[in-house]
Amino acid sequence: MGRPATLSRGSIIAAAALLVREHGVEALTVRRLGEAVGCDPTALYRHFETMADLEREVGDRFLRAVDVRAREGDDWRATVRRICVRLRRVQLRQPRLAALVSAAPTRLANEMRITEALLRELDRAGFAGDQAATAYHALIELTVGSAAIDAPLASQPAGTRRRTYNDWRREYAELSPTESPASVAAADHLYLGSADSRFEAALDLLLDGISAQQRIH
Amino acid sequence: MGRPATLSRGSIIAAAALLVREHGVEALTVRRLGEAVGCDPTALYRHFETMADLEREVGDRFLRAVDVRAREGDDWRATVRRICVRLRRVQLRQPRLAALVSAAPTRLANEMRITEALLRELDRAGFAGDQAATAYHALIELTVGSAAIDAPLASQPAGTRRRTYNDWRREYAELSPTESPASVAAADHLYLGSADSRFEAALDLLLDGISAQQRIH
DNA sequence: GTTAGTTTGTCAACGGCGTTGACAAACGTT
DNA sequence: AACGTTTGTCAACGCCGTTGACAAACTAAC
Repeated sequence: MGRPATLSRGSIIAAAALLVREHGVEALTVRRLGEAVGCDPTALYRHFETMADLEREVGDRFLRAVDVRAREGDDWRATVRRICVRLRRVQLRQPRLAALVSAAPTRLANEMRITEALLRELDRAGFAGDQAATAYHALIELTVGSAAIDAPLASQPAGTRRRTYNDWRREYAELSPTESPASVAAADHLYLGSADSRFEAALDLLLDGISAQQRIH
Repeated sequence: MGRPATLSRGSIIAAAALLVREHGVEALTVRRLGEAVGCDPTALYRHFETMADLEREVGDRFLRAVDVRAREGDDWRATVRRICVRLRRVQLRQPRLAALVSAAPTRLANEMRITEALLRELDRAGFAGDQAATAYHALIELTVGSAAIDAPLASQPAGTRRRTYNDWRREYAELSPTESPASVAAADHLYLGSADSRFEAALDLLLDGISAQQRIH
């Protein structure tokens, strides 16, 4: 009964996801989304309580894209690494929601799926329950945390990003050599390459530490 | 020459910091800040290029509280650990500002001070420039990132926090043992203790990995 | 001492944002 | 045919950051 709906939660979320994918997260506004689905912006409020609501749903849809399957022949470390890299990639695609999701685990299906995959690999590696939990927390904090940090810049075009990193590196280089000798000395190596490569280097260091625990029990 | 100034960068930043401390970071708008300092909102643009500019300064002012001095007799690892723990503590004390600071490096005095202290310790440890930079990035990503994650919960009372962690742990325990065996097995160890202890465990694992690099060159 | 130039704060306004409440259209039910 | 309900439309509210024209208040030059 009632006027027949031309919109639905599903179609709106799909349009929103497309909007984010094509024009970035900053394009996800109620007005632009209304235009995208071809209706008045306020009609969206018939299907979502609030804009944050809609963003959560879009975020969950993006989380679905995290593939947790292990590649044949990969050991636990390679698999864990791949899952973290993939999780980060998906989080960077939706920076605004990263803060919301990282504020508290959603404990929804997709997050549980990722958790299970990580813990399964750690179990396969022979870690005891408490060691596995500690390693899991460390991995998640680094992955989700660094994604939250990098998200704002990740949403900008590649050229802008590179210019920003160059600017930062130059600022370190131009510090006083007497007051900040270590910064000046390391300036050439700071913020070099992409944020992704820096994250992966950090992840490798953490995995080194976790691996070392493997042999001590 | 020119009309005498009634405002200054310093007084504006002080007022902004007070505004954030009392009403949260969401209260830091050009209009409310104008009202706080008793001038027209647009007058602030005589002293700051943009609002993001001002936010960076406010963020850096909060970083003043981070003590980077090494304790006598401590080695590089203990000092680095202490700096990271202190940085995290300051970030968590101003949870709403943590997001603001973590969005992008402020590249202002206090952040440079912390960076210099960390890089100096890593240099003291014998790391080459690129190794020191990689370790620095890893430490910052974990520290600032995990602070950004934990900040929302850290602002709530301890009782609420513990109850939340208990709830999460129970949810993992109540998963299907056939579908999520690893989660169920590790449930007793997940989200145990404080967020601080989890962070410090992660930090120790990362430092293990960094230390291992020390011997390989 | 008047004039010119510069700095600084004020004012009105722009275009954006999320959100609300009144209203009209289109349906199933009575 | 009348009713109640659902759904989209419309105008508007109060925020937001930011801009450009303008007035006030000082220094420097003539």
